[in-house]
Amino acid sequence: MTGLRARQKADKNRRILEAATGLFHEVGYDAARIEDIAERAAVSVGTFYNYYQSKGDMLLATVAMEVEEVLDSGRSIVADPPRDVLSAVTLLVDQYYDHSLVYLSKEMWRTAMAISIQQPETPFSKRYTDLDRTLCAQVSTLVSNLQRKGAVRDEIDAGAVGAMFFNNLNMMFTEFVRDETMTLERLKLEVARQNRPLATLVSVAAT
Amino acid sequence: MTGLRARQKADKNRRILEAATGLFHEVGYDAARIEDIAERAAVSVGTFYNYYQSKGDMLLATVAMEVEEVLDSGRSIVADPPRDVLSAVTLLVDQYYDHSLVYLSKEMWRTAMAISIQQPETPFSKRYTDLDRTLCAQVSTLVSNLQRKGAVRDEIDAGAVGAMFFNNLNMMFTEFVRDETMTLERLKLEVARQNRPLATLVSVAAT
DNA sequence: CTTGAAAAATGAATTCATTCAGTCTTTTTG
DNA sequence: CAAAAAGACTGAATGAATTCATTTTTCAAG
Repeated sequence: MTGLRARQKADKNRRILEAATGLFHEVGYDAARIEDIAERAAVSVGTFYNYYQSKGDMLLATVAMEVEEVLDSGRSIVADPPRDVLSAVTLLVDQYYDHSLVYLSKEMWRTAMAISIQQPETPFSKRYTDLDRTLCAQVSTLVSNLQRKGAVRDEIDAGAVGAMFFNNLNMMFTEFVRDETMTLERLKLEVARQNRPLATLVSVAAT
Repeated sequence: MTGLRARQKADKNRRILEAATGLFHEVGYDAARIEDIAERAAVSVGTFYNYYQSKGDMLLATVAMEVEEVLDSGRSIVADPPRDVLSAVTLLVDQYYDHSLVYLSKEMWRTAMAISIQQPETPFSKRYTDLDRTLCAQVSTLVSNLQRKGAVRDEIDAGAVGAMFFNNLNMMFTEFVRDETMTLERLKLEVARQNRPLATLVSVAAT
């Protein structure tokens, strides 16, 4: 059977993760003190640091879970996209955006992004970067699939176009979480507008 | 004449700014302690906080100066760009990138970006965001100017295309500062590659 | 030239994330 | 099963940013 030690470790890890996500939701990232997280998880402060390198590391762990789901939710769209390029891209992008606020507040996103930029070498930061790359690849795959279906011109560099769509949606999402007054609706509209020229131009039907 | 108080204030502000930029360069952002900055500027710690809201605020002030220069250096290119769209965009983008590391290290950029995302409401953060917007507008103006010259198709939404180029270059710059091993050369090549499809497609000569 | 606001400056105290030297628990070995 | 080794846990101590109650300096009115 699994050793006692391993079981206890898994249990503690779960307790810490739950305590942290709970507190982050209840009081926000900044106001959640390590001491409080540790107390709620019934471990000492020191133990918290045995499981996570830092407070930021902890947050990125919860963000990573979120992004995994977003990736998942995009798969079916990529597998069978509408034939129109702008529709397909918009469908995928909106899917991403709609999912993004299910578990995380704008504040948490801001903090997570800030940490992943500032300390790019921590393990969870690397995981976050990887997830970003995977998301970017997913968009490129969408373009590539549309190309195979004959909806996107053959001579187009699907990787480059996918990266462009992705960088755009990512940058705009950053703007969105920075601005507490911006709504999801406005974000989607704006991004769709920005995507239109490229989407139209790479389409087979384009003039 | 200017009151004594106003003169002293300006002088102190200059001393603090110089002390901070100096220390940031010499030892990096993290290692520069407020106490040291204050000492070098010959003021107390408390006074430092009368002039800047936080250490991050201080950094963003130095970054803002840098971005102003970048903007400036772009103006002449926008005013009289090469007629080829990809060349024009690449020239401008490379100009931005080359200038970016003159005063600031990757570490400083990372920290500045992190702060501007995490605390978007502080005054310098807003200034930073404004500068970003101005940069974006400059790229759009370039596209618009190329359009007036007849190098870009008439029906194209210059604002949308400019935003796309800008978001792409900005996002890639973020990746660049995150990765200590990435060189300016590699960054430029990659961005040029990503820009090529859109640049080609909006060009008048495009197939 | 006084004097009493108003503005600035001060630095000791506070707050929190993070560390680390010592203690306790589990596992392994003989 | 006993002893030793390895692995976890602990919480008081550390260090740095930020705050704030006091003190000092400047300004302007009479």
